[in-house]
Amino acid sequence: MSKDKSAKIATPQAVRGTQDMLGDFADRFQHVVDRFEHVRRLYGYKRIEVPVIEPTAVFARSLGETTDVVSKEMYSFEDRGGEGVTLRPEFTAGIARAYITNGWQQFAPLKVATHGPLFRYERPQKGRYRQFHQLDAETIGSDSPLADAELLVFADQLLKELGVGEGVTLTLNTLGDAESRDAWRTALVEHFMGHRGDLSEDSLARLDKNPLRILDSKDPKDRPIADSAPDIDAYLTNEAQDFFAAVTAGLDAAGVAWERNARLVRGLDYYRHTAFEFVTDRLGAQGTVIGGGRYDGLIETLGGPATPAVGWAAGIERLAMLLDADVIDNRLDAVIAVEDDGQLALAMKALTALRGSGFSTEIVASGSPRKRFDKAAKIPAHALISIGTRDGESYINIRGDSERTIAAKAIVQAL
RNA sequence: GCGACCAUAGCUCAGUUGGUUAGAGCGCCGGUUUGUGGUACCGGAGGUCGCGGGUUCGAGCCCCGUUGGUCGCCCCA
Repeated sequence: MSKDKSAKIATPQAVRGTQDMLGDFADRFQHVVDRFEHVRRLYGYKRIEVPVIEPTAVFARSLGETTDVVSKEMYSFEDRGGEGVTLRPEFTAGIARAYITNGWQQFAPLKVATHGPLFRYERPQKGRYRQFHQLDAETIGSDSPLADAELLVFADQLLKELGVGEGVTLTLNTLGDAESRDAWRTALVEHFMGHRGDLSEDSLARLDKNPLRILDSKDPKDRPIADSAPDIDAYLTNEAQDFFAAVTAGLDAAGVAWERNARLVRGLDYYRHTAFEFVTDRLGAQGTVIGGGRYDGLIETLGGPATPAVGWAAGIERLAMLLDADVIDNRLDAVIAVEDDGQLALAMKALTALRGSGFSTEIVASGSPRKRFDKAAKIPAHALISIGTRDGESYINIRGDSERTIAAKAIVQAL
């Protein structure tokens, strides 16, 4: 820190909506990723890595030109070669692109999982950031409802392993196949046009852009109109009905609790058939923890072969916020207090021996020697080792109760 | 893009109707006490009160602007 105030340098600030994580939250974040990696292996999902940056067309074409994500939330720019590129706002489109350009059709049906940062130019608020992070799982090349069900069971198990299953419910809907969805959409537009004078301003805009979204409007003005709108059920083809029945049967067989939400629609244009969200009321305005669905038309939209696919994404920060306070135990195995600098060499020897044997260990050897014990005692650890001099002799005292403490004790005493 | 609220020490905050050198707790540094001990006490470092204007004899406090943060709308994980 400079004492010369006239020479004070202005510190650049973090970019809005990005976050720096230290300690507890960083641990929780990593815990979510660790459990995800564990569960995705149990379900046979292959690990993949895809670029954070893609040609803008990858997202613009697949998400729908009129969606908010494409029209106003993408971090897009020209690179030095004049290429239009975008920081990925979601995983699915990039994975679909990779599937096509790498010829992964040969592995279909392909089950893949990944996680990492995404970017959306939005106003930050609780549970929402400009750089945020998701877990992602996709099954590409399967038109079986069992694929949908497997993905949902996977998500359910992940939530249970994280200990957040209780406060989160799976809400499920079907948007039908293309035929069903178009018929329903036409009926909805007709219904809403009949009430256009009573709709909120936002919903009038939605009527042009994405009439389905009026269904889950939060505006009380819209509720009676949305609630009286026709359900998709009447417009579902037999195939679409059978498909949805097979998905829910799969969930029931696996013992996964779910709720039908006939009002659930999802923002991106590519969804077909199954649409779902795992929601909670514990995150303020951002209730969705995991969201996804089937996107049978997407890969074709990107110039690939007609390929059915289904997947979901989960917000890592949102899951991390839901974790109980006690799930993270980052206590060290031991902490050493050096109460006499004359014993520093002995303390360093003990420190090295413990760390070398796989015991996480920290040392307190600075500041007033008589305060080091207290300082060390405040560091969360299973064992507290004090090293000093008493009656002209060096001494080592170890306090702690766990089995690892006893093992650590043996190592130190062998010195 | 729109709205509400907030901004004082490294952190969490107090600061009366506008009134002298702006405080506390925690943390950090030093000392005393205790001497197998997570205690208590004393002292120290650290702030142009986010920034810029204005009102006033006088502004941390009132007004305007600006930047940043938080929460909500929109949208989404």
